Amino acid sequence: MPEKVYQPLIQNIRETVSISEQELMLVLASFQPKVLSKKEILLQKGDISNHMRFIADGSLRVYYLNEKAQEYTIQFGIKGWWVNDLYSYLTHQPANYFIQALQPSVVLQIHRDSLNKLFDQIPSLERFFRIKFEKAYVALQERTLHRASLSAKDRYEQFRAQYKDIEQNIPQYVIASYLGITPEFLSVLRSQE
Amino acid sequence: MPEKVYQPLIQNIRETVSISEQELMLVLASFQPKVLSKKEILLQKGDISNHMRFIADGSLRVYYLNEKAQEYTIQFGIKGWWVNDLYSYLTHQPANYFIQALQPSVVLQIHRDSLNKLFDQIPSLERFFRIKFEKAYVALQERTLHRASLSAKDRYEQFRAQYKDIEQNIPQYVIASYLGITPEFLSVLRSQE
DNA sequence: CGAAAATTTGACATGACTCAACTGGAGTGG
DNA sequence: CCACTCCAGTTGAGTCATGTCAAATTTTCG
Repeated sequence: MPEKVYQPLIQNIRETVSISEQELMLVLASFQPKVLSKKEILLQKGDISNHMRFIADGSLRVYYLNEKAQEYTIQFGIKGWWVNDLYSYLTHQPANYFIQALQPSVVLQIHRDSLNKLFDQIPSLERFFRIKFEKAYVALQERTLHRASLSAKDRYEQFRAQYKDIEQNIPQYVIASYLGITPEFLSVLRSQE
Repeated sequence: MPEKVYQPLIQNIRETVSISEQELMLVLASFQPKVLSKKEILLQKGDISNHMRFIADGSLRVYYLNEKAQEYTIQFGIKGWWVNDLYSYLTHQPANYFIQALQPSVVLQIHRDSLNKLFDQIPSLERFFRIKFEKAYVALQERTLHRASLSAKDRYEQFRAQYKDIEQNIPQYVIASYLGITPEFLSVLRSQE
């Protein structure tokens, strides 16, 4: 019987593909839990991302940091989501992004080599990731369109509706960096309610 | 021996996964070519997208049209790329996007039902799409970041470098809708060289 | 409690938009 | 092959959303 921390991952897999108990156990055995404290950095720019990562509890963000020390938050992740610097993971190149815990969190990690071996043994798992990436692509595309077509105020309202569970754990300057505005301007927007 | 129009697809698959000759033939047999004239609409908002589509020749664009008749071009596709309204394809819901040929083009289409059957028979094909979507996600994420972090002028220059082959086939108002600026402002940028 | 970090506030600057008028070129029908 | 139309592109004036910078205030946390 797997530990409680694996339950969200089991659910995540089972709601997407059908997989035997035996195969599932094999998969879970390759994931290691990692506990993160608030603000802890899971992956830094320059690191090579060697793991796929699933959020078993808590929340994280992925951000880019440019030469002028400006942050661009490109993704929030909450319990049940996957996070990674996928470019680094796929190409073995140094990461361009940081991944940071927004609150105390637990991620389940699987090494690239283990996952690729499992893909050969368990077609359902490969299907699982194929479907996950299809959906992730659709979600990102929609987010990109919203970003382009909505005003900063509308984007903020949409953000609040979507992330009401974790909003209070996220500093405003991080929200601003996700919305693509300055912290000062977010402050102005908030005062206009 | 498959017809010439299938060559780009064969190459696209073979450079990503290893697949037997026999399996490949089975896959190709499910794709139907469709010839498009310039400006022809391949998929309209409201249609249900029932096919995966590969560009065997020419170029297309995917765009969103809002109530105020403003266009947002979210993707250009050239020979060797895949285009779709993936949301509609995956969910059987009406499309939100239009797909239009920028010049005379040929696409190879496979019906969702055929593709899903092939996934059961040919694990390499499922792997192919898993890898394609991983890469598509990375590319879209990078594009989204560029969009957020670069000025309109820099985005335009980047666009020109990336799409120099098809730039002359794309009206300026379409380029503007891809860059996220008005046609008037693009005109100003161009006069500043 | 104190220092550092986050947020707010305000004055001013600017990149990009809107609207309207004008220009030019590509297609179309006679 | 001309004349006409129409759509794409340009130009300019005025405006607005959002940015920049700096100072004041509040919150967080060691």
